[in-house]
Amino acid sequence: MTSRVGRPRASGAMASSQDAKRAVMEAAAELFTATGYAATTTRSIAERAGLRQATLYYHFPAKEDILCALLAETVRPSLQVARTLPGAEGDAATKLWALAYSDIQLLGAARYNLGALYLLPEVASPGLATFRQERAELKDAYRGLIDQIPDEAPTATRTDLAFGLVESIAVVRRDEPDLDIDAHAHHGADGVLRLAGFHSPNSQLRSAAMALLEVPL
Amino acid sequence: MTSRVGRPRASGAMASSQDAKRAVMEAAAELFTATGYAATTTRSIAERAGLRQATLYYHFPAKEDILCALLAETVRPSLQVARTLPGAEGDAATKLWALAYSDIQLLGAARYNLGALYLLPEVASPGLATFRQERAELKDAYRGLIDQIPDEAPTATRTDLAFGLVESIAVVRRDEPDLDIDAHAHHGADGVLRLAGFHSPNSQLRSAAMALLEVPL
DNA sequence: ATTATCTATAGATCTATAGATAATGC
DNA sequence: ATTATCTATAGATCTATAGATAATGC
Repeated sequence: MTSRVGRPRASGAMASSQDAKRAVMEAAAELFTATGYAATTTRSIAERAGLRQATLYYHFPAKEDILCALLAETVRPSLQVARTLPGAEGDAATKLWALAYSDIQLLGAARYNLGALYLLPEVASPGLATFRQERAELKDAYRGLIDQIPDEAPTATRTDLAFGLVESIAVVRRDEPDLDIDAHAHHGADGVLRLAGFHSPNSQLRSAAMALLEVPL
Repeated sequence: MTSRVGRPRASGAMASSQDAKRAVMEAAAELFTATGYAATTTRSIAERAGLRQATLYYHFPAKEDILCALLAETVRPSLQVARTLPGAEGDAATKLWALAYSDIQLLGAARYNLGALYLLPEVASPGLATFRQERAELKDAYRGLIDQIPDEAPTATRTDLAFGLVESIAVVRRDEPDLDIDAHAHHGADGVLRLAGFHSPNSQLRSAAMALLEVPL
């Protein structure tokens, strides 16, 4: 009963329209993260997705909209976590650990190195303002938590450093593809607390943070 | 007495061959850092440098060699500092602070955001192996120092985090072009020590680190 | 003769649109 | 009639090379 409306593909592959859109995004994710946006041709995306170049434009109005969709899909789960934290039980340090751990896990464990998309120069494009806005909101969540931890260094600076550390997972993953992500996420979240000014997070804090993350799931 | 061999430029501008090469690199630095490698055309580089597109190829064999030259010029000063440290006086924490401070300063204060070049997907290109090698050597210098500071977390992980923090200056600078670089470099170097496992660097350590940096200059 | 530039262009793309086509749905 | 694809291509590039040209150097 798989309704297969529309002309069959030249490649013979069979898929619903939703599947096609998904296949295009998967192909683009692999190519954009590996070789960048400008260097990836619509033809190469289509080839990998199993359809013709022009057919991309039935699913996306333009090449940039594929990148836009990928960026949205990548930042939103992190933002989701960030939005649940203010109302949750626990102190700022625990929430900060949870947020950092969750973000590094999400970026590190995704099928492709989607965090590398954040580093593309094309994110400055006017058409990607929505993504930049959502990423800024995520950074604000870090700022709000870090501001509750006292330290000599200004909140703004500690936020830049902590957020930079979290996003650096994309570069680390590029350099070392076989990295143990869970270990890196643990130590990375510990590092974010250290940067914030909260020394030596203990295992109680980590357990409490993990518990925070399990609620919304 | 400015010897001006060669056909005059169509633009009328006058410059020696060395000046031309420099002008091309400056133009490319601005364009590559702002819009990326693949999205920057040889024509736009030439235009900004004040000569014709084809003339680029008198100075560089191919477009990629311009990027190669820029990457080399950016990583080498950092590597220079890293190479002098092992033989210098002082403990590992002081040297680590000095190295991190120096790197963040160099990347943060350069006329263009050259650290952003490290994030381009094109650095994976076979032609840029020399750069990757030199960057790896720089990272090794961090590793060697971090390994001398005891901590629960493995040296490799602390190195990834510390190096990521240093290089994140490129993303921070992209987000906040008016950032106070010197303040960020100070707090960034403090942060690297915190990540390494050395808590609360004091002003004595910072002074000693600064002194280390002044010797080779 | 050498140097540094220019003009012109080959050859290879690349994105996006126009319009046809081959399915299913009604 | 609607949907999802196809083929074909317009129009606009883009990199790199070939070969000419206008200076200075000897």
